Amino acid sequence: MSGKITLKKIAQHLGVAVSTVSKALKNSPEISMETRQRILNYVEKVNYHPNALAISLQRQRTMTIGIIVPELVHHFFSRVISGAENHASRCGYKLLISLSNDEWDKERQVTEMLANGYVDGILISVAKQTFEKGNFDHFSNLIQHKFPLVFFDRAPSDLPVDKIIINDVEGGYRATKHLIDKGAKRIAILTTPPHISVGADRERGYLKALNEYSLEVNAHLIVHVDERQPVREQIAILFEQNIAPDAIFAVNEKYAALALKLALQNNLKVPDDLMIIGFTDGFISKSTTPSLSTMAQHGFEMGEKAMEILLEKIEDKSLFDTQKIVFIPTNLVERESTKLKS
Amino acid sequence: MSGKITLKKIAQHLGVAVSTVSKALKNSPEISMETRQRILNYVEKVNYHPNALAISLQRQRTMTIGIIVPELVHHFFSRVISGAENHASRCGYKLLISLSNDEWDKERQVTEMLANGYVDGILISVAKQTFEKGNFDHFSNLIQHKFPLVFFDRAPSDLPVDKIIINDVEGGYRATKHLIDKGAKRIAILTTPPHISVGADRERGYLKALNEYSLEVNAHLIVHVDERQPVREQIAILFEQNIAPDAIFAVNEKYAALALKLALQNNLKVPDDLMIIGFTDGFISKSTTPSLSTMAQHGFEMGEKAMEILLEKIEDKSLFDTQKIVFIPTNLVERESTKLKS
DNA sequence: TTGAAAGCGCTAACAA
DNA sequence: TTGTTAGCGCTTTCAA
Repeated sequence: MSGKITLKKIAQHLGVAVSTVSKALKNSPEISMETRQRILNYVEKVNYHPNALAISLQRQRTMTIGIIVPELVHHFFSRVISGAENHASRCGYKLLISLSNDEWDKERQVTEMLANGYVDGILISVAKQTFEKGNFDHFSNLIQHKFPLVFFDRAPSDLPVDKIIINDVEGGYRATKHLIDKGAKRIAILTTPPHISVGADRERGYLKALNEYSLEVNAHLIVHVDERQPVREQIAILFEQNIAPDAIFAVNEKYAALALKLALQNNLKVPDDLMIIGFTDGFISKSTTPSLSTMAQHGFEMGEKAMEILLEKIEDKSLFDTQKIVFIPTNLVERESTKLKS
Repeated sequence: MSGKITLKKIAQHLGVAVSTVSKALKNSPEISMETRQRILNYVEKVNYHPNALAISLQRQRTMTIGIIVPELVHHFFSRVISGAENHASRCGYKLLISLSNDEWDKERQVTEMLANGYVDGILISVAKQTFEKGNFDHFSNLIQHKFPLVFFDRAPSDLPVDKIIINDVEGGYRATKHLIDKGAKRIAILTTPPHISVGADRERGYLKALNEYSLEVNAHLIVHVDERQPVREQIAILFEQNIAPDAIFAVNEKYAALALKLALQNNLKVPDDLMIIGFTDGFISKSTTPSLSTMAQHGFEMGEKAMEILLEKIEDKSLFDTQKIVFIPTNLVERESTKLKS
């Protein structure tokens, strides 16, 4: 802002003190009706807006919250952000969104920048690379300095922190159980490498369900997709084996959609020859034919809840040494890709 | 940050002046090697990070850019953001993302907040409601104050501003021409209401192509989707008419996917009975079976270019009174939903 | 080589 | 009712 209007300039122009202008702008009764009007009129005319930076610096309070997500393209993260934004603005806070691109270094940088005055608190879902690297120093630092921090969805497991997470084990269990209930016997899982907690947990739920219903666990039916390699080929393996699955549980929407596409290309009928269930209820799951059954994650609620807990911490410092862990339940959305075997 | 470390505290602890610490941190040769080391050691130990707010206030420069998008779920916007972020960080700038939720008031608020000290410049794609309302005052204000502002994708047409836009007329023309080339005769269009410029422009391109190839324009084949009503029903009308289209051009991915789904439900063969082409090359277009042909928009490049122009403006104030309009070309991605009629 | 002081734009306690 | 002053955390000029 080059020709920026400041309190000082206004005061000079009007021949009053800076503090007089400041008070008049707050409609303080200290200032006479007359001067107040004069000031207000002028301020209106020149379209003055106070400098947020200066106010924040002075108040030691920015009334804004930072949210850091690994990436934006996920429908789920978009929903979390909307939920967080919704609760924040209801409480008079603004939201600043930043990206880590799933990279450790980027995450560290952004976290520090936001924490250094920009925001009053941070909501974060941890980058994949950070899990791989196992270095959570940028978080421990903040915690040590009592900076308000709340994790959602992807949280470090060893740190004493507040977190709002999906009950992924239960979600994986219920998705698998759904397939079993529909009559599936050879259920494959498309999951992430074990260091990604959400994938690992969903896989745990899958194993639990198989066990409970005494279905054999077959290593050939468990695919740990490595995103650094072509995903399509890794999924395709499922269709090239002797023992073909009669159902697939994919731990995200992308893998589910890709599995469906490959199944159709292999002339399999879905759900008759092969059932598929995904995770995350985004637009893709609704768009395919047949549409995909899935475990909905309620990202919006997660965002709202995470923000709620963060704001509580910010406004009540006594909460500092307590940590909350909140589980957001998943729920089954039954569509065309799963149905009872006849 | 409660137990926040400041230059002052460091200076007190070490028994030196604030300015000495400040200089030492910048490795200024003014300060003797010895004190410099002493300070650096201590600073390292207590993990000091300067307050970004204070620096920005002092420098009158934040080294951060704000980007305001109507919504996040769109693949296209996510790509633009990534592109912008990429160029920004290469130039030493940070990116702050904010949402307008396609609402006028929210957009106004966020724009003002960012402009009031938070960022050095703004990249924005205008909210739908702002076009409906026709009130662009929050932008004119900034322009009047010479605040660096660059529009992308959705820009006000009457203001003298910098903008990076898709050549939507050409994109609509080429999509339609592609259908014509493949032998389509009765081409329908799924578009937005006329006040959304991108939809209107793509429709213009559609009409131009029909005209050029002497195909009849049929009002029944032109659907202006109103998102405030159920979208599905509005698209379904196309399949209930006497005169059925043999091809559909949808101005976005969502409408294209929905049209495909409805077509398949109506037992139409795609592309044999009906061809479909969309706009935006996102994950959905690849996921459907058959996969969707589409006009790719190159959001990443758009974001990069927009950021480039904005940073130029920021760093060279003499550019202030020139406005650039940059067109980003679209390109045809041919997939399974269109093919030559036999 | 180090320190004092002014100032970025604002608020708020205190004085006049 | 209005003005003066100090201070938020930092940088930078000028003086010591």
